[in-house]
Amino acid sequence: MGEKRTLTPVTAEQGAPVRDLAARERILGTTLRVLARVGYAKATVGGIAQEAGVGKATVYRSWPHKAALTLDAVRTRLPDVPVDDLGDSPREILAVARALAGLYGAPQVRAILPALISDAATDPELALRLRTDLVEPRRDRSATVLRRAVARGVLPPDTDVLTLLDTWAGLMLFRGVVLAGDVDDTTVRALVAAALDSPPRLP
Amino acid sequence: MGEKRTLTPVTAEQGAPVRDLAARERILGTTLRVLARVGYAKATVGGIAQEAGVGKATVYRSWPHKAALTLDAVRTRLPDVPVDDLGDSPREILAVARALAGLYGAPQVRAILPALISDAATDPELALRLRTDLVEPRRDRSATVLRRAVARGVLPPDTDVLTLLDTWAGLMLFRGVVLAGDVDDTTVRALVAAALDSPPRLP
Amino acid sequence: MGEKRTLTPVTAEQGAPVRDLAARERILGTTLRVLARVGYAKATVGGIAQEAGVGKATVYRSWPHKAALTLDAVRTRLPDVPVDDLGDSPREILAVARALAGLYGAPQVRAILPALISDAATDPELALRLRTDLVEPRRDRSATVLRRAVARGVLPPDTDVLTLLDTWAGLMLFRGVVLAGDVDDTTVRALVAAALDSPPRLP
Amino acid sequence: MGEKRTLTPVTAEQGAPVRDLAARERILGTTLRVLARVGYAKATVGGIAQEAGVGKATVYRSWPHKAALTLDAVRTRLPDVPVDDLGDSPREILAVARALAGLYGAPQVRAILPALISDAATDPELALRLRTDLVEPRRDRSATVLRRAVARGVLPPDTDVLTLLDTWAGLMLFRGVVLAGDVDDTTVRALVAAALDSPPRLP
DNA sequence: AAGTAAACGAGACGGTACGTCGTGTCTTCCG
DNA sequence: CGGAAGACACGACGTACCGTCTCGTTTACTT
Repeated sequence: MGEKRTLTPVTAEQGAPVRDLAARERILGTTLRVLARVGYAKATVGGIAQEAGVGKATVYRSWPHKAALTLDAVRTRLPDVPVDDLGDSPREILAVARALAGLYGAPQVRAILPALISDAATDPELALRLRTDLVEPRRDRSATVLRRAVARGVLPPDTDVLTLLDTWAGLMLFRGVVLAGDVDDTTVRALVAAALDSPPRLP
Repeated sequence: MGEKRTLTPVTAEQGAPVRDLAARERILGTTLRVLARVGYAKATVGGIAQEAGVGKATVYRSWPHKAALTLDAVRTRLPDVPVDDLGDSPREILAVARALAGLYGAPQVRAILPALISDAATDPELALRLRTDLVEPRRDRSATVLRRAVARGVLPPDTDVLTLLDTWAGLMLFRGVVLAGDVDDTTVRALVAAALDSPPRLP
Repeated sequence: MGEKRTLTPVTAEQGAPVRDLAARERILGTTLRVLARVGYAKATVGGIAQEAGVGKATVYRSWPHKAALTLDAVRTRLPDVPVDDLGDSPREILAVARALAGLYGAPQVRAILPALISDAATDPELALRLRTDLVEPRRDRSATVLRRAVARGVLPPDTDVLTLLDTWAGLMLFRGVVLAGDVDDTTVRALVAAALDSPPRLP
Repeated sequence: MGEKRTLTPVTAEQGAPVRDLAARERILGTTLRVLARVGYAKATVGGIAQEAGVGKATVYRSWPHKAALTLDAVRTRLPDVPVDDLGDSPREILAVARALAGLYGAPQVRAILPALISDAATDPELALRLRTDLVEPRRDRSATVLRRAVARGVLPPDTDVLTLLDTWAGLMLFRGVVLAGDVDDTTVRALVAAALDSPPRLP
């Protein structure tokens, strides 16, 4: 990464000129709109720039790739993970699982995420951002809910929290994106029930 | 799809000369080699054709897409799912889970699968092939192992076999492809143990 | 030159594919039309390609530059130098001088030639073509008329034929292109008269 | 032109502060240096500004074009036409002709002049400046030498002085710039001799 | 054995998007 | 508050692939 362009440079270093923040916002918004309309594969940087009323160079000045642009655009608009302490771990966990199902069930995510993952395969910088900016923050927040359940004794102390979460995320990803199917609420409840009954354990 | 070309026409219908066969093999082999060398995104149909000593048209005559070509090339080379009856369901199930982990841990799969999934998002025909030719046969074979376990009473009668399998596949996919990490054998055993203890149930 | 692309490659070398000659003609015709409409500076390769119903690559496949394309387009359409033997050298010479005046007085030439000369300053290949394909053939043909006059004794034996011609061409060029003025027929006759009276001599 | 900027504003018109002067000189000098180094076509305003340690806006404040800048830079550095009265018209005229040959033989002039002429084709303002600032002053000064010769009876009273000069300038331009050749001193003397013997006459 | 029809290699074709560069204007911050 | 620094909208550049389409040539099946 640390090459010529980072993915989030924004403000000037010292002297004078400052990136046009309004333009950046407009670009990100337009990006989402275009992605929703035509899909990732058919979206073009030039098209986004034009629709945002911006020169192509202005886009490339801030993002090296369509992928980086997409990542930035998507990042901020995702619904958050519910982590509130309801005093009732099973309910909290169910809320987390449902959020996960909703996320991977959303058409935008289905349309965009695989493309990002695919591009990440040939762009380590993008792969890193995908993990650190998108996946891990949400994973961490979800984990706090499960750790709270462990603290309450609802889950055993040696519960492998991350594996459990990745298992769920994986299921949603696999069904939503690979199989293009849904994960209905009954299944979500069954997953949660199975996990509460016997979660994967740390070695 | 019912368009002009199917994805696997192969032999001529009647009196006409067919010299394909060797060429087809050469193309599929070259495709894999090129994919391994430069990755899906940077592989080009023209490049593959040239390296295979074949005209571009010959490739397009058999496959409508880079994606279809990739799918065909990958399909036949995947290691099979072990479904042998060992008389010991836990061992059989562990073998299935390990095969799954090995599959998604393979570099070629990590490099290629996300791209296929991504292209499938805008190509229903490809999406269908991806499911019917790649995912479902393996999923079905894996399911027979689990159903045998149900028949033996190792798993409860209302086990949601497909959800269980998709959960595992999803975890491997998520960890292998999104997180670019591994699923070690300890984790695989923990997953199997948790499933044997309390699998997801049908409603 | 002899680099990757010559300026007039055209037909295939051996095997099969042949450059589309109709397309070439269409491109050259369109080039002239566009040059006449918007001038050299505002003409673009992309615009010409589009108007000719041709991909940009097709243009670049045959001509490395807008300049080369222009040169080729212009070359064939210039009115020829009158070299007929009228049995009357003064009349023949006047015809040559008038042709020269007409050439540099033509708006297309005024619009295009300086640009070609300018581009030739940084492109030796183009400079060569400009001389060998455009200037020298016409200069040679004009010279035959003057040499005929020498043979007839109308001009002295040591007449510096090429300098005389270049002097006339230069005047037309200078007045037509630099001063954007005309060389009227009276002046042309005066030039011819002065030359017949006392042409530049070889040393 | 009557637009916002003239090509030679230089000093402020009324109350405003002007600190330009040094910057202007630096810009013009840098312009010549860059032109000499990379040629007109590859010279960029931004590059010149940077090398002169000046903002682009500072350049555009004084010159609307690369062409105008070039014209200004070139204008002042040209060697002057020798017009001294030597009491010997043939010698004076030869000096003028030699100055002309030297001018169009200079590499900088060959590199820059055609480009200016070319740009002038689409910019009437520049065309005007090119004539009034560059060509005509020198032409006028040369003409005084020839008019002196007429007054002395060395040339006939009806000599077409301007046509004669333009003929010479044209030859130098044509040979130097179009043919990329030289006009050697022998030829220059032959031209002068022919002109003294029989110059073009006014009608 | 000759005739015929297709499938072949090669690669030109019309397009589309790419990422870069230069233009001339406009804005920000420093001295 | 003038000027350097450079971001901005614009648009052309020349390249790379796409998927289609000719070209001759090379088989392998007829007759």
